[in-house]
Amino acid sequence: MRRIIFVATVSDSVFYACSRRRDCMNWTDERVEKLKRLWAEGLSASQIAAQLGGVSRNAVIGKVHRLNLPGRVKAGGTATPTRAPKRPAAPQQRPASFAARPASQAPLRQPRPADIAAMQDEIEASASEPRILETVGNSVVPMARRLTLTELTERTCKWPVGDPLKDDFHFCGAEACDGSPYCKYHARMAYQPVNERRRAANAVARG
DNA sequence: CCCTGATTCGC
DNA sequence: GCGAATCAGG
Repeated sequence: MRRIIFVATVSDSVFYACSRRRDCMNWTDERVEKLKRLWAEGLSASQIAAQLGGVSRNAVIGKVHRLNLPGRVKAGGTATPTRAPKRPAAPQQRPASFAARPASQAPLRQPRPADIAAMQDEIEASASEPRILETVGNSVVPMARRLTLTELTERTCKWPVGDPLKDDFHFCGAEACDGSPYCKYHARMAYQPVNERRRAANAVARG
């Protein structure tokens, strides 16, 4: 007669630890899809965590890595910070083995709520002509004509809006500035570094 | 200090 | 698999 030997695996311990917690949040397919969509749209991990609810930004980042989603890459030297491929010295409880971070492509990160508020204030304060603002995803954008690629001309704003993989993807299509592929609003977004917008927003917040 | 993403490792 | 802790960097 053979005895069945119980082997406690990592999965068993995880299941036990998870099932005994009442507030245990699991990554359902729906939440994973939402995570993928928001990450692709360029939202930060903390923003995604806030939208999903019940998870921290670390949880979001961890999930992103486990899903092997593309990381963020700096664009124009103003977007996502990058990390040195090697850590100079190991901290107290860390081994000195750090693999180089794989470089990968990623969409531009969208501005955070504070940035959006600051930009909206700027627009409302400086706009000499009436302009209708609308919210698309996490961005506040001017009234767009929602043109498709083939509808763009020399005089239309070519700022992309939405997820290129989704049906609702379109271009702003507003009247472009002279010599710019973008309208007055998106030209600012395209050429003003995110950090400067953030600094301006913080200065306003502090009074 | 605020924020960001990246990584490790105990669970 | 999960995510807190901890890192580097803007």
